Amino acid sequence: MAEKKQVEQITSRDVDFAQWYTDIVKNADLVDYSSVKGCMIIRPYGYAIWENIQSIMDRRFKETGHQNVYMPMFIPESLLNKEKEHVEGFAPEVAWVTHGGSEPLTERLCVRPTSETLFCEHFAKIINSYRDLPVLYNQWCSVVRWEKTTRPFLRTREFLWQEGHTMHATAEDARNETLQMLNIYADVCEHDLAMPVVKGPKTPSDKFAGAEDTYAIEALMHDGKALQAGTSHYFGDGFAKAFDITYKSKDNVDVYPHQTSWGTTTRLIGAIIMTHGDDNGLVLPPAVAPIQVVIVPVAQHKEGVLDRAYALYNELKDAGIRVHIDDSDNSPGWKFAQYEMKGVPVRIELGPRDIEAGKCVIGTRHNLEKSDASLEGIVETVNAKLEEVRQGLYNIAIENRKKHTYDCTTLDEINEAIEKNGDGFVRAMWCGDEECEDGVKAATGVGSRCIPFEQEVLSDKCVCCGKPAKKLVYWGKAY
RNA sequence: CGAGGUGUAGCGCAGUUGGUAGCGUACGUGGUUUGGGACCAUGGGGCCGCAGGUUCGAGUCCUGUCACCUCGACCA
Repeated sequence: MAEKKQVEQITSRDVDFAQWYTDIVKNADLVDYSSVKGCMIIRPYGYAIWENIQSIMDRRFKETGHQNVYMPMFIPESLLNKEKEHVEGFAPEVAWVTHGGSEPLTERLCVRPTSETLFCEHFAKIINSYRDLPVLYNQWCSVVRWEKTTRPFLRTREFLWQEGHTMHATAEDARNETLQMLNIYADVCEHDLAMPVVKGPKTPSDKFAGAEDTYAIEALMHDGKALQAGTSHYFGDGFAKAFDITYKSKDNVDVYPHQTSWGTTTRLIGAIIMTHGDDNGLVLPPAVAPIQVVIVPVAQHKEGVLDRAYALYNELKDAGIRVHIDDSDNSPGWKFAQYEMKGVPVRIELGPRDIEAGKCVIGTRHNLEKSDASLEGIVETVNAKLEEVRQGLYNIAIENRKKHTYDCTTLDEINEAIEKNGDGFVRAMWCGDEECEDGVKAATGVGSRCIPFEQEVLSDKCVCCGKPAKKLVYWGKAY
């Protein structure tokens, strides 16, 4: 991979990031557009990435005591209306079912935009005693939100996600759960997806409809825009009251339980693309790559090449590595470009000269470097390379974030920093007033992303109004 | 929902003043090739987004409509 060859089908990332994104998504065979706006066809290669994310997350949920369930996809209007803030938040973007066959329904049904109301209706039935708590449920499903502007993975009208819904005896338990799940999300993003994130609560104006506190993990994409990669909400007992969910405590008192919900979506795939991708195509973190290693036989018509390549294939496969061998008639050069486009982390080239020397050529996608490796102990070599890619991707991403994170103490500084260095995370102090949050956005274009747990004092004055500052806030333009 | 843009072969595009639908690539077949997107030969593929209108004649002109893409406002 010494000479970098620009792939013709892909618009350069620096020329037009949005077009680059669309090119990647199409050329790497992740999705296809469907006949309904905003509803994407997730193709096998894209879906396999989602399955890998699912299995990593699902394991973490089960390890922390959660169980999977499935709720209906329809919510009667009267049920959706039970919690006031919640409806107001979601009503503008729900899709309605009004007919069954040709008969009008007596009550219209919305296609779930999220399932709090369904879970609450059910919790009211199954929670009676303190012995029933905690209830730790999760659901994998799709939800529908009738978005006006759509983009594959980032904003689609139907998207796949998981939504955790839990009930706890005390506020403290529920708060702990909220943070535990946020930390799991952050850990999966940072370790498995090699994507650094900032953790912290959202500002009050940016909370989930009906939540008491909303926490988020925020990642910075390569173009300097922020992306919310996961959220975790603490509900207090607001929904419990609205849905009349109570449990009998040890001393025989009816008590409202405390609730959480948390979610991540197929948007994570968009985050991976925009964090790691480059001008040669997608670059996938090994943990979620459908193909971790591709074997490209060279001069495969020659005696013994394919046999040796398949032996190598079986050796890696038996070691639990997701390996693919491409013995199609396409030229090696075509295959190199193809698997770079698809973001395969590690490539092995194996030709007659290698076999004679008992070696192969092994390359890593993130830096397009390649070198010779002995066929002896190839499993260890490959595993080391996969880890090298993971670490390399994380380092590149964190470098980019550093380069595009600006500490500012005035609105002018924010504008100057963005003018000079492009979009990015702005770190600036805030007094806590919503007027100032709006003021920053109006004056600079960046909105509040989150209030990081790791607080610093950059100044004692609010960046907007100059009054005493309460918190350091991350600001940015968001997807 | 506001502003822009695009609809012609699977994909990317050209199509002059209105006159028989083209190119590249991909695909099929046969052969030669194979260490960075190979080559030769040959073949198949089209309701020119949709609906009206003008005209002897519309991919092209007019009206409407639908879809998609991009950028804003809102959101995972």
